[in-house]
Amino acid sequence: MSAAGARARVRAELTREITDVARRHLASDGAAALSLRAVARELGMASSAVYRYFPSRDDLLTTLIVDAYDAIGEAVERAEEKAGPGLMDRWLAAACAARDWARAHPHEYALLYGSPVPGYAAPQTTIAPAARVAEVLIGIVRDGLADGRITDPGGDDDATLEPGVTERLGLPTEPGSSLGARGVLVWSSLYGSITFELFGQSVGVVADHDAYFTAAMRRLGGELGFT
Amino acid sequence: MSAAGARARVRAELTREITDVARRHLASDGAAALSLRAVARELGMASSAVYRYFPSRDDLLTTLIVDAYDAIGEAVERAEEKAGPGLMDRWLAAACAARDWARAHPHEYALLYGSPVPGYAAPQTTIAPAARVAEVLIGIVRDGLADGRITDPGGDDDATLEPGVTERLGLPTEPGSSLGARGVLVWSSLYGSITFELFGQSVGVVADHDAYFTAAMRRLGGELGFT
DNA sequence: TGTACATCAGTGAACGCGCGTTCACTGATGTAC
DNA sequence: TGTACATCAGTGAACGCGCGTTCACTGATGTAC
Repeated sequence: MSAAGARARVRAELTREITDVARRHLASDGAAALSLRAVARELGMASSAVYRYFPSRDDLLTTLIVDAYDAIGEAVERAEEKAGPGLMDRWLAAACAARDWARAHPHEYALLYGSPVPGYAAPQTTIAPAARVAEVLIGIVRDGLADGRITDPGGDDDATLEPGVTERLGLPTEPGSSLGARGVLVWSSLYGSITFELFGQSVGVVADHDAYFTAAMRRLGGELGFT
Repeated sequence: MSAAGARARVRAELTREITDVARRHLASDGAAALSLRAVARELGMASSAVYRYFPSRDDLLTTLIVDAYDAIGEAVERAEEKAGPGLMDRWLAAACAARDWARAHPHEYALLYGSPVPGYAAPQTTIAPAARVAEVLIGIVRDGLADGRITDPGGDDDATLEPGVTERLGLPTEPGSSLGARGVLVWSSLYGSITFELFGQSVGVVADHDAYFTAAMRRLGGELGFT
């Protein structure tokens, strides 16, 4: 028992070492350059040994993706928890945390929100962690609705969403609502802003990225009735 | 003269053939999979022969990027020209044309607006064509300002932009203006929406992508005062 | 506590693949007198 | 118009590289009696 436990512990440790090295390679060279052989080389083991821990390169990549979604999700959740009670404060804290994480981990951000990795199909495992950031935004909206700080502005845009989504998220379900669709727009626009800054599309246009981003997010929050 | 002209014509033609094949490979397999050898193979020539036309793979990639920027730029310009006279009509036509082009050319879109290609640094040549889509949006704003259909909403957000940008674009330059910054937000949000749809982030959330997108763009146009 | 067996981690060689780029070369096409 | 030379396109072999994955194998570690 304790012997088997020791073996399992060693195994878990080496698994973690492999993902750590892989994550560092991903962070410095990008997903396309991530190679099992290079990871094995750095750990001083034969490249074939890695296959005792991950059945293929894609599985290693999946682990990194899940970890990255969890990392940005946790960063955003923590920032939002620490923020003041105002809806706008909470939203700005969450949005800025997402941007900060992205700037600190550009290649991991690119892996999550940039071009799909060629030949890689994301398995089901990545869906739940991918939703964490969006969950934070929805939570703010839900709280605002609960105590009347925001009201459904109407407009029926939610009819364009998948049936049942608003109910699942705890948003108004009656026809004529638009909060769900507004949330999707705010959510995707957050990533549009981060992506433009990170991938260099706003070079020569935006000077003070911090101030610009905050002002932009404030405007987006206004779309949801945050004050 | 006519002999030299003939040689030049043949040369231009083969150059075009190479870029055409390369573009097709890019469109079907993505930028990472684009290989000089594969292009040469398809054209039935030695891989070394391609070097008579492009000094390196990166140069071929640059040509494809410039062409792609021009293609989406032209698509957006044409759609906007054909649209009705209303500012919102023109904006919606432009935004939908961008989305249509992106959906028809996902890998080329990813090359322009997705993760940067590892090891590739975009040269100056790509800057001007990259601005064409944004120019269309700015043109609509400018026209609205000229005849008073929209007015500067104030807010001083333009202070976050590079000095001289608003003047260069023909937007209000007095301190306290926010139209430039609003334009950047709308612009990046347009790409955020397209990217989310194209890269699968909105799977399971948005059902009717056409209707959702139009409604979202209408809301963004409202940020600039379009009606 | 000791022994026979099963499990597991790790090795090193190999397979088969494709890539970008260089280089010395052969012919064909164009140019200058 | 004809000839000597220069330019250019294209070839094919080679260099050097790295990759993911498989496979038969050696020892060490754990397990059951």
